[in-house]
Amino acid sequence: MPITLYNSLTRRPEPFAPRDPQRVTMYVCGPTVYNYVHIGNARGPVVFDVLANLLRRHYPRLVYARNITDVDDKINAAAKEAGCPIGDITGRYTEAYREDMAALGVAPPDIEPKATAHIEQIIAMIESLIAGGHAYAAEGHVLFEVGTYPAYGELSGRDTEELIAGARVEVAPYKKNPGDFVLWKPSTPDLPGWDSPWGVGRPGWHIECSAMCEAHLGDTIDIHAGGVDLQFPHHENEIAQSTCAHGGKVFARWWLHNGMLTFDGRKMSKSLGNVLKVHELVQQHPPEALRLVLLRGHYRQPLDWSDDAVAQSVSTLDGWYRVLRDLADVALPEGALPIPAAVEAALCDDLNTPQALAELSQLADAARQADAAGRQAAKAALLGGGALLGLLRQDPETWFKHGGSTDVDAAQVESLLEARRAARAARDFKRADAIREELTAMGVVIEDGAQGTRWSVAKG
RNA sequence: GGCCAGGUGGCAGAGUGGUCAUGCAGCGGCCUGCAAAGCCGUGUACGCCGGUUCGAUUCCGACCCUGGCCUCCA
Repeated sequence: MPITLYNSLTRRPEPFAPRDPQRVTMYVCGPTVYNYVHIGNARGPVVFDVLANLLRRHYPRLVYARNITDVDDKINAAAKEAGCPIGDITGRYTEAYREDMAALGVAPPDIEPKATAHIEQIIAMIESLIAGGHAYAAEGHVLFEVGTYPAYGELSGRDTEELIAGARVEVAPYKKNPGDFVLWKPSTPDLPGWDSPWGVGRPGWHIECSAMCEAHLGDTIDIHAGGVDLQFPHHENEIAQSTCAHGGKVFARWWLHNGMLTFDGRKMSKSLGNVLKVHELVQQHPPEALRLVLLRGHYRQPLDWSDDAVAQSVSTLDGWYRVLRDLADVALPEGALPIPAAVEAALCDDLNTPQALAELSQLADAARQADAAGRQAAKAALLGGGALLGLLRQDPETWFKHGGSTDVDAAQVESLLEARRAARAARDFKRADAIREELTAMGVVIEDGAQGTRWSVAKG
């Protein structure tokens, strides 16, 4: 089944075909590790995790890199404020990022390059840009000269002339043109710095991604992805740097941009202060439901975060896991799980996750209603479709009994249920209902069914 | 101001030139000791105004509104 992906570069969906069908390369812009990430920061990693799953199914090998930016002025500021070494900040938040992503069911990328481990490559790339006449040194800085790359502005649809002239921001005196951007900047002794031909300094933000793509994935990569807010200037600058450093070779063949997460009607961002940290959300809600919220909208559309959206996702997962719980005794077929064609088709259509989720609901219905002969296949299909989306990967009992914000004492619940069972057998419904109310107060929801009474923790 | 997205039923959110999205919630019924779950049934949805068409939510144009980028940002 062919994969179609909307390419920001051409502004249209295009059938995806890697340069080398044996080895697909993908790079996603990762976090700057100076604080915990918010749920908006997780949208890209989650949707591109689904894309990675899809690509791994279609091609023998995917090399997926997602970087860690561990040199940045915001990190310096955070360290200063906390009064601790920079390494403490970057170490702590790199680890927190990995934990947050894991909680959301995001598989680690194949490569997780750090900027500070690529200073040599960065310097080499800057030297090559200077040699090629695309960059110049001035007052300890090195700047990329935007005017030397005529296609500048192509990705973001901006007019080069305007960008070169655009005096919208205060222009540093050492810039030849206002649009020129920093590749290298000088460091004072209190800041992280590395020896370079231009003195002790540190890299600008944009060059690290170009250098790490080159180092790990080659001069031309198949897919470069990130948030739409990075389209300009970050991605535009990456294209200029890499293309100019590689003699005009195409840098990234597909550019994918995820839409912003909004909260209270505005883009969720640290500067607006309307952020919800993943670190905290996973304490309050089942992490899988958070992942589902992020997949409920198409990745290129804006998506509004709300408690209601989380609650709806919890209900949806309750329904799916209920089906799986009823099929707990059904053994899965040997080998890999099958991927239902409808789910795959939806994802192949520019990663239409809402459509894929609709298909998953159909599969859940089918599994619920399957007869004895069809139960195994139906269960496998539901799990297979879920796996592609990174959902339904836990034991239903875990979902029902540990998915809440507080754990309850299972033994106590069981003993209350036993008391209730006895009361019901004696047709003492008043007592039975009193016990049910007691359980409700504990945050336990019960269901009487053909297979006895089941319980689960209420989810918040 | 420039550039780019988008406005779908109570909410979320796909999609389509002419029979169904889907989920959550609601309502009625069945089932249940009662609930819950499940099952059955249930909604004059497509911003506004023109145009094209036998027919437009879907195509074209204008307008209104919302969001994003233009500065660090996923």
